[in-house]
Amino acid sequence: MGRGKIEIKRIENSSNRQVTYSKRRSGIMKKAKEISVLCDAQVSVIIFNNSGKMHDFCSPSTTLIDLLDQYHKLSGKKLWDAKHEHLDNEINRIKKENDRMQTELRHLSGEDITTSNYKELMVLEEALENGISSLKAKQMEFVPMMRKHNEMLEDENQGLQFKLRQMHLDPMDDQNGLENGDVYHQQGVGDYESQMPFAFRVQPMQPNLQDRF
Amino acid sequence: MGRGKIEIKRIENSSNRQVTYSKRRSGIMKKAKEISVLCDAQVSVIIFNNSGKMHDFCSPSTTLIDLLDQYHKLSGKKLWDAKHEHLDNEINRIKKENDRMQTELRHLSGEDITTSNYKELMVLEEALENGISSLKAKQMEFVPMMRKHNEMLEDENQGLQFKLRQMHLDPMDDQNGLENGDVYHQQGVGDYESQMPFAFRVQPMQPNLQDRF
DNA sequence: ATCTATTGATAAAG
DNA sequence: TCTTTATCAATAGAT
Repeated sequence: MGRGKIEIKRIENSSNRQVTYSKRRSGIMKKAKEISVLCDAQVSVIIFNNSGKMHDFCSPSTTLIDLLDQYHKLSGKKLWDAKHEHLDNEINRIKKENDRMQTELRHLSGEDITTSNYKELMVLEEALENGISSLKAKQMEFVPMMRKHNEMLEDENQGLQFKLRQMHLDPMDDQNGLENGDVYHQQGVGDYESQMPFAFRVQPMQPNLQDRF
Repeated sequence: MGRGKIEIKRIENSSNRQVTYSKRRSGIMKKAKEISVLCDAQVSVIIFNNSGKMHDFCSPSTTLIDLLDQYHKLSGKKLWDAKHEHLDNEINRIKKENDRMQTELRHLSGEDITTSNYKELMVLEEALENGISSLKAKQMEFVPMMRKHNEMLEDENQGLQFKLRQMHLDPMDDQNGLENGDVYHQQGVGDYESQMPFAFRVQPMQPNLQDRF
């Protein structure tokens, strides 16, 4: 590809060699860029000319370190010292453990169960049932606390209803701890239970109470 | 340089991409070889395709490690230290994920639940219940298979009992498909169900049935 | 994988 | 080094 074909052997003329080096180097870098874009490939090119000057390319989606890391794994050639190898082993170990747990978690949530072994399913089921019963036991610890809470709420309720009734008897008194008396007046007083504004203060303290018991 | 000019952007057709990848990869490798010979250059090329397969070239006069050492010196970029740091971060990241999952697993088995938040317990319970129901659904897939199995066994049983009764009525006839009549005669005929020798021929047809159901 | 029309790369010259 | 240009090489698309 040029005015004449050349043999592939060292170019002895140093000036020609330098020129050819520049041209071909940029050619290779261009090709590297192109293949990385066209084919979604990760590429690293490092070139030193005979006078030690360096040029390099690395596909933008990655880093030389990552590439070397992969090289390390896929080629089996050791590029690092013992310390790095140790870290690598550590990572592999933890990743395996990680995968194992991920699988276990998925199985416990009923996903990705591909086994056709009924006994394995039974083991899973037992684990889940045990979990449930431990959990229920734990939940039971909350019962006394909740009862106490309920009692407090009932007391508070009574107090508030009492105050509401007082207000009803004496509508001009808006100062009895009420910040939202207007609503009260707008909605009327027909139904204390469902319309009293205090409900909005009580609810957030016991979210979804009905869902729990 | 082909039948038509192409834009330098990711080739969406996966088959075309793969073909182009192969052609251009070998092109680059050839160019790398050529420049290393023509210009006395040291070259390293490492390419991964999108499915993770690796190809590499390194000029014969050197090694990747030497090249990386030079890269290390000339670029000023610390590949080694950076690599070390990179691995450390990776380990920390994975370890955190690991701890998270371990905790989740323990919680799902009802252990180490220290939260005093009832709502969190509810979330756990829901996860377990979902797991159970997914699992039960999975287990249901076995029901038809089991029923079929049972029917087969019942049919076979009937046939065997019939033959046994025939033998009982005509004990001299050892030819009714029996290869093991001796055993029959040794053990007597008191209990068809548990002692009939045919059981040993039936079992291998239903290996480990007891393990599955 | 093989073929080939075309585009792309580049050797040599300016 | 850049540009030009003739020539060879790489390769896109088809088979």
